[in-house]
Amino acid sequence: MSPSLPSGLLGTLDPTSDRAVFRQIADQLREAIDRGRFREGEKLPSEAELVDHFGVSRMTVRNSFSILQGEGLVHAEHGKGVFVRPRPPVRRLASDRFTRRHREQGKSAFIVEADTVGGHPQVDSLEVKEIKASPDISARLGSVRRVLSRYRRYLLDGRPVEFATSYLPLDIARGTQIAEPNPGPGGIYARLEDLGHRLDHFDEEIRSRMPSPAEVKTLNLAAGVPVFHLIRTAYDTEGRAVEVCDTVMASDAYVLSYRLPAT
Amino acid sequence: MSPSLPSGLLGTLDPTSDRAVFRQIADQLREAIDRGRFREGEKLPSEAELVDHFGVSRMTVRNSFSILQGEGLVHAEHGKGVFVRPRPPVRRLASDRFTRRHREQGKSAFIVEADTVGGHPQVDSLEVKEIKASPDISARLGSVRRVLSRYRRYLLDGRPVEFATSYLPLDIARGTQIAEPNPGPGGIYARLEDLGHRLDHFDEEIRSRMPSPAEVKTLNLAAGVPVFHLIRTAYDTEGRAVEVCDTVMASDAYVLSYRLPAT
DNA sequence: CAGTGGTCTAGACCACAAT
DNA sequence: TTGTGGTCTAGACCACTGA
Repeated sequence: MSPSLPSGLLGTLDPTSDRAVFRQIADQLREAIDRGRFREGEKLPSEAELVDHFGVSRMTVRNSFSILQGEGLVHAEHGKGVFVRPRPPVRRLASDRFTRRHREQGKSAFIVEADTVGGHPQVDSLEVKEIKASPDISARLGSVRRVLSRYRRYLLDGRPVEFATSYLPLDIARGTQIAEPNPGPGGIYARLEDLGHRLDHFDEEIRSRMPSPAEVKTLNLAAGVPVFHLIRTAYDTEGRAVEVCDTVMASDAYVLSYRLPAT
Repeated sequence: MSPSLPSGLLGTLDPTSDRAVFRQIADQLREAIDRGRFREGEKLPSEAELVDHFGVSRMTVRNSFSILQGEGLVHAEHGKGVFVRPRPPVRRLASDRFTRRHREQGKSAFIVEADTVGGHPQVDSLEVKEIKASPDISARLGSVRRVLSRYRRYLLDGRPVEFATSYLPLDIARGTQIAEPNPGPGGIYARLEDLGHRLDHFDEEIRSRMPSPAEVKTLNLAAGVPVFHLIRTAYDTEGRAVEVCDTVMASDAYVLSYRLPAT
């Protein structure tokens, strides 16, 4: 069987060009995707078809695909083909998501956010324990030795989108409902306020990087999808850091949104 | 010449494992890097050495390297070797960087930020022109047809770290100093206030994704480095959107920092 | 010059998906 | 069973780096 491509879908190579053949092929595919000749979720020509069309070896074609995968443009499915990666719906995180108004409605931040996009939120892998604080966490919490850690993973419509670990000083959290798997309505921030730690503000640090293999697994990430790494510190009105939350998020599932003062 | 590896630096393969050989090699190198057996900037064993050590073909070794490149852990230099990618110093962008206090000191935001890390800031590729607004920009600015666009690229200590395009409604910016390449002390935000548009707040949207080939070129990005894509809208005290700034930043050069209200 | 990574070929066998 | 991508080999020639 000799596969063949609809003529005109893709062009030809320029043998006089300095640009490597596999880059030229990647360029053509990228441009075709950008121009909408291949739509989201649509299958690209198979490796065999491209080998025939361009008259190159299979490894050369695979090299082209690997470029596009690295750019997050396509993803391969074993036995099926290579497809234009669909852009999943994004969740918009607004900077008012931790306001008291929401806590008083008994909603945790993740639920508040999920409401705004109409998805089905879910939490799994909840794990609460006491551990030794890492140097970084200790510094952020003001030199504490041991902390309560709360790990959980969040899913939206069944897809894992972020996982997070909260760290709290033992003198605040031990023996309270914060140390329970289910902290109750409004989440741990509501409980902190119940305990007399009136929250003043949060500081959030945002980084972006490629995920580790473990993160790829936990978030079921496609190739070419970076993660947001977000570290939030909660301060009470006395200026004490009462919680640090370390979150890793699938970057293709989020748009972070903040309001900055001009004055 | 038969290259050989210091024994004990790397282990052996597990032929019974389901894990592909090139993944096993990548795993070993990654772990060695994580454990600090190879330090930042240090050269990894050459392809030939690994071919000898593991008894595999060269393509298999190259596949391993390509995994690590995709993770942003290493970068290859033609003719020299493969090196552990150094983490460049990051610039910390605080959420008070657009406050009037800074503008009144005659400093633009980029200069303010650069001051805080002690680097040498620089701007090039300045380009100012009038263009038709894209649908997105038009929507953000409140249905304007044409806009003034200001493009510039920022460097820190000679390294390009971000490029940005600002869009302003013509009825505000045309014929003013904002339409000049050099907008004067305090930047365009100071000029907007001079023109009577007292700034109230900014909204910032943050996305993260892999860069396009053009962005790789403009920012001189290494493989496996995502970009921040930041869209900021400036509002005056009358609630009008007076500027939209579209910025693409090398994510390994930045930590974004925001303060969120708790009330 | 020798050593390095960059590109490319022409095969091979395998595992997975759909029919 | 056929077509798909996943892995691997054993070469080849090239371009860049540094001594």
